[in-house]
Amino acid sequence: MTTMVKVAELAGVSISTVSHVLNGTRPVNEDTRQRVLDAIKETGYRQDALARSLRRSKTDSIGLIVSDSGEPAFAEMVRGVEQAAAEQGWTLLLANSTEDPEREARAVQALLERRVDGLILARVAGSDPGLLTDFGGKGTPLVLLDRLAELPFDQVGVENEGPITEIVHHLVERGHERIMLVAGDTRVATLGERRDAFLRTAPAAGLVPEHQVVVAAEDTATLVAGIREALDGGKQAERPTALIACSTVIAAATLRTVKELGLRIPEDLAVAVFDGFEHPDLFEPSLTTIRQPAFGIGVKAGELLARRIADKGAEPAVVRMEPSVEYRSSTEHRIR
Amino acid sequence: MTTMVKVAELAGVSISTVSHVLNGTRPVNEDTRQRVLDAIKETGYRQDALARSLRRSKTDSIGLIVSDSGEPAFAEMVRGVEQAAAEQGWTLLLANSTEDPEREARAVQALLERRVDGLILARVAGSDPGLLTDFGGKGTPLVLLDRLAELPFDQVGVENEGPITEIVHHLVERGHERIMLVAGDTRVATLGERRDAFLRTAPAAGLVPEHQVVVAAEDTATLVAGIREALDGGKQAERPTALIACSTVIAAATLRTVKELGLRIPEDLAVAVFDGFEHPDLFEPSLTTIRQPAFGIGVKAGELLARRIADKGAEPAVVRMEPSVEYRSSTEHRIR
DNA sequence: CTGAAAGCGCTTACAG
DNA sequence: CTGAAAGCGCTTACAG
Repeated sequence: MTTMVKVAELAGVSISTVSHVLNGTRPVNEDTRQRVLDAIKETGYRQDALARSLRRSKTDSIGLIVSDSGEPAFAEMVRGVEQAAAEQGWTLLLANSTEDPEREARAVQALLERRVDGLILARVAGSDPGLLTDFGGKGTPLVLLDRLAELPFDQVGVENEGPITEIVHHLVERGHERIMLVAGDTRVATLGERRDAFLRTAPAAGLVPEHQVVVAAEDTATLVAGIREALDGGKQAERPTALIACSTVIAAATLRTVKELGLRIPEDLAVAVFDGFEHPDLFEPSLTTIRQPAFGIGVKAGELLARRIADKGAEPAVVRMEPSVEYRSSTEHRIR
Repeated sequence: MTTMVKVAELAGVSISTVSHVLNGTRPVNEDTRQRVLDAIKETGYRQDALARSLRRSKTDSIGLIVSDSGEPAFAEMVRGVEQAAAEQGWTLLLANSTEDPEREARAVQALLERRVDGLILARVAGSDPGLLTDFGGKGTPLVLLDRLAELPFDQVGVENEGPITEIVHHLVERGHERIMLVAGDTRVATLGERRDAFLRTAPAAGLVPEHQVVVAAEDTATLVAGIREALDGGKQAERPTALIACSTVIAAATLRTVKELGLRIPEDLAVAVFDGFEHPDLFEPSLTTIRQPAFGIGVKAGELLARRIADKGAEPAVVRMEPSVEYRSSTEHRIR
């Protein structure tokens, strides 16, 4: 491998000068500079970021951990963070935790060992609380993404109360009196918040308590069993006529169950989903969707991290971004 | 930050011993070992991967560059590579090129500067050929992913000829005599191969040349215009009765156009797609899909890279994996 | 079983 | 405008 030493020899200068030419850190005689540049080209020299980072105690890289970068909402957040990173001149190290606390811990460890300048983290359900002790204060800058918590860190996520309230009213206006919320694993902060919002907003919208069904479970099998019981068991008149699925993954499991039960959307059951699927304009049923500004959330996370890196003492900021509700035919049917 | 020096002082040993305890690289007296371990715990010491890598000339990390990790097929390949990386003890540095040659070049540069032990690359259309000069031979190990080329590197991708032939015959059997291939940007190797396979296979299946329509374009607007012209212009009797979309992105643009033209699937138009959408069982139209074994392709790429890293002199391997064709209602209609 | 020391490839005060 | 040298935090022959 070519190092600065070889370049310096070829150009007949010291490695100091090569370094300063490379980084533009001090004026260099134009002739000398040109000789160095020529030597770099001739040797195909490439700076060693490891050595540079070691010396500078700064890697110009940040870590990003999400549960699954292939999921539409996270994919979009990743794109947002990428844009912010490009603006800051950071290399982005992206890791997937696959919703597994152990893999999350390993990813954090690996990124910290690589001395990232900061970390953006969407924590998994059941995330090890001890994981965050190395962050904040004079530790590595950290921004919590998507899944917020009562913790003294910068955070960006979506506002959940407003849209849940809006959807519930939308459904009530169309005559629905029995509404089911498929919440999923409510240890995930976003899902817990949506559940809480539902339980607060439903009575205010006029639903009686027995007609608010919340299905929560830590695993899909139990969740599906819960959905089945709510939709299939009991008398038809007692069955929910509308449901809200709290994430894309949950929506997929829910729709599959609804299909198996032979229920039609929206005639038998109105459906609204959080986050939702791609290309909602191309496929049926076309689903009413609460869409978060995922790209913007990613960008914001990057910006907060940049601010935190520049000023470790800044007051932690908690940013909630407003989703938009896209109404489609899955909730248009009036039952009364 | 805690370094080995502090740990060594606390344990009353040399940094050599700390290092050997950490890495298990030589026997250490059990008492001593325990003192070191205690000191590590007490100080919260964490190894510095930069310094370690610099010294060992080995980072235990690999780079992966795809055009968009949010696209279903790439998302699945990423998961496959992640699994292989976990098995090898590699940290994965993932970058998106967003189908842009410049961003691709910057990503390659950044990863090389970080001294990744190897790189897996799905090249963009119009990729700079000079980009690959630093690879192969005694350079950084490289595996080409998805988009293969006549180059002396390890490569893994999908077999295109077989499934295209199968789909064309499937359509011909159902009475289709005019078939359109929406190929997209044929500079992308996979798309070029699918186009070539179509042009070879269609005549053999009995299609006359004038009834084989290929729509290719480097940008979406031109592509859509081409689709429009083929489906909308001319007499109805001359319009294709079936189409094959060569990727998920192309399929989305195509379906949107088909919808705008008011054509029904499958009655007016049979549709088959390469790669396809998620949850094909949940939405209508349910599309006949050529599904590549994307996870397996990712795993294989990781394995080939591991082999290459272990033996730089090995003969380059080119692996083609077989996709499966999932038949659904979008091509079931018989027109004759 | 253990330690002193060289060296990985850089950056950056310090000195001239 | 330029160079000699220290030092970032490790690993690893070498020596005992």
